[in-house]
Amino acid sequence: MSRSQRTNETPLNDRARRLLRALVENYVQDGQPVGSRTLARTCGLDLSPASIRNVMSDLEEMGLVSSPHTSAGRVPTPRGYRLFVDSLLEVKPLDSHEVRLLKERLSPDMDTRTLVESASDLLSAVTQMAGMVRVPKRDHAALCQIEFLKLSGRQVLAILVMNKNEVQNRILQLDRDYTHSELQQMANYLNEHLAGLDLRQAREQILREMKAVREHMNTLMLAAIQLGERAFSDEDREEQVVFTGQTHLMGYAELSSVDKLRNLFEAFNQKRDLLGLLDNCIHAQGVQIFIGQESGHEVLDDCSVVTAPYQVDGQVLGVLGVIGPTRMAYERVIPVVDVTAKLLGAALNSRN
Amino acid sequence: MSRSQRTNETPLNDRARRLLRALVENYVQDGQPVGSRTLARTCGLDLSPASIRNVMSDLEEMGLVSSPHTSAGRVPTPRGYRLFVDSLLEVKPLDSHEVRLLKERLSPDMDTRTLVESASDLLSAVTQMAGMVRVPKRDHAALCQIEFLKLSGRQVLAILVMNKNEVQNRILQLDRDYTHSELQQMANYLNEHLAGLDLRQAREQILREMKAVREHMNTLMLAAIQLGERAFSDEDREEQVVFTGQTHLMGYAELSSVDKLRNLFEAFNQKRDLLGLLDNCIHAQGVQIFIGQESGHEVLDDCSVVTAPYQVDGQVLGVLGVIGPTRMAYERVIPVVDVTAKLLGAALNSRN
DNA sequence: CCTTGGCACTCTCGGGCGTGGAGTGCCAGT
DNA sequence: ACTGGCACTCCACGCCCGAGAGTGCCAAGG
Repeated sequence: MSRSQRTNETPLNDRARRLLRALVENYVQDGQPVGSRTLARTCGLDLSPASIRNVMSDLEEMGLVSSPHTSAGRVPTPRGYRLFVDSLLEVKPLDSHEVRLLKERLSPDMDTRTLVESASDLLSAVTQMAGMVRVPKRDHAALCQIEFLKLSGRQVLAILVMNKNEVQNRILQLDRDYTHSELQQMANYLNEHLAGLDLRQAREQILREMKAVREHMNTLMLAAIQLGERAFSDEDREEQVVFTGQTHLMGYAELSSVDKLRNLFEAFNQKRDLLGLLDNCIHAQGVQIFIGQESGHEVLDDCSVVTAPYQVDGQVLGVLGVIGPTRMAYERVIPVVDVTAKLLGAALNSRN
Repeated sequence: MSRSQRTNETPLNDRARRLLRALVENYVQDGQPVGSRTLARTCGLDLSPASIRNVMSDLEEMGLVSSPHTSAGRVPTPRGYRLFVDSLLEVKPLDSHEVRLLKERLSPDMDTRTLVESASDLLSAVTQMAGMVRVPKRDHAALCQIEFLKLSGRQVLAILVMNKNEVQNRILQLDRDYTHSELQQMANYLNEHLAGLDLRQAREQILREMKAVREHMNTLMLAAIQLGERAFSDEDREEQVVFTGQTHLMGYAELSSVDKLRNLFEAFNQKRDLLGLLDNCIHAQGVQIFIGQESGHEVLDDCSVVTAPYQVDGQVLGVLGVIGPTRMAYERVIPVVDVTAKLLGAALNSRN
């Protein structure tokens, strides 16, 4: 009946907080359940193991730590990690030379694809976990040029230039031969009518034009529009997300059951779920963290995900992040993800 | 002293061959060392286990089978597998409806990239192992068109069309502004001088031109050549090989030590070794098989690799294949790889 | 000479057992 | 409120044992 009993709502007192923090730090470091003796030595407080056991008992009751079995030390629960990252963690900014190193590898004169891949590589190399980057959304990319290049017979290469630095091309099979100048005219027509629009708007515009032109029976323009329509179709078929460094995850004891690994790798292959997860973070303010089941995807139950959106021109273009075991060095991973996002944004930006 | 003792050189007698064959088939099927009893039941010969033990003893001496420990059944050694695939195996052709199914998924109207990816997907889906496809070598691809598209300021998009159906493009940063018509002239110049050459020849030609033009001080042409040179540079940076279905490999007991898996997956990521292996097969006649260490790459010691080159227009363009555990159903995998190679070749061919 | 049944032997795999170590929970003393 | 002490619990490890599977060898029989 002592009033020292803490309910779930009672904020932790300072001592408990320091102990939880020490516990998480210890556990993150060497992956073993932490006992009261070790904690007594490393927490900085002058307390005996027995006192610490009392506190641990409280923490356990609150669901912040748990012990794998009666006579093992304590391990943080997901809620414990959550509290830790929310209010106990002190994120120390990266060393300036680390930042410089990252900066060098994300230079503005790479093209978008290379930049994105470098970012993912860096994330995984620095954190020793899996890196991922949601590539810049193309929806709001302004179309700036369309060209048609005649290849042979009825084959035409359609080239779309967006934002002055992204290129897509597609080979189209036509229903009949078009002369070089016909193609030129079609391109001109489309450029005139679609320049500056994003892909979605362009497609809508094309549908509108479609009607108008049909009425005038201008077959060339109709063909132009159809060509454009086809050039824009299934434009989302391409890679929308990049993963690297998945193999790093095989090194972590807590994930090393082949079964879990297979599920994880299949998730990487399918991309869909992870893409959804990333898309959900796209409008978060800064770094976002999912611990264990928080992500809502079963395969990630033993993982944590740290993400950050990156922006260009003040507008959020995509998200990047890392996936690793729940037991990860958050205080290091968080700034790495944060800085990488900013640098990627900067690189994409200053390149315009 | 009995003269029934067989040396390594002695060809196996019929009985031994049938037994080895039965042993491999049994072992491939359920992965357990095969004992003399089982073999007696399944080999089709009317022999007692004891007789079979004698034969097994001979086979063991010849290095074709081995037993994991004294009282386990026998398991084929790599040399045993080798003999099996070389002279015991009867490859039954695929069912016609299986072929049809493959054919449907490798339709000539897909572009090269998609075709290659589909082929790899099919290989891994059908065999339940990892599929790989060496993408068509570009060295002998005839250049058929070069265009420069001005993007903005000093940025130019260079477009190379090869073989009338492959496109590469690259954004180039120039040293100064060029007008639209200057770019047009440069493109014309390059088209005139390089059309029909393959990339290597084109590059050599450019170097030759470089000298000639310098002497005439025609700066525009010089710029054109430089542009072309840059457009052709590091063209091998791109993806040269596609892997799919690696996760299937996690299902095989003999590879399921996390360590082996990690090595394997790292090999997939690095691509270099596997690319080398594939390139070595490129001029083999038909299906080629590497069992265990035969591939010469340590990571593949517990794997077998089955490859086949595919050709277009009678010319070998690339190689495809699968990687799986040494214990694989060769009699099925071999025709699958074979047929897929032919179908991929056909699809690439009839598309021209 | 080949084949076969018989038999002893060997090895793995799984369960049961005891021990040592680590860590806890609780209690009584300060 | 903190602490030392103590009993307790649980895991990890090594050990042994028995069952099961399969072999190698031998001697007998066609």
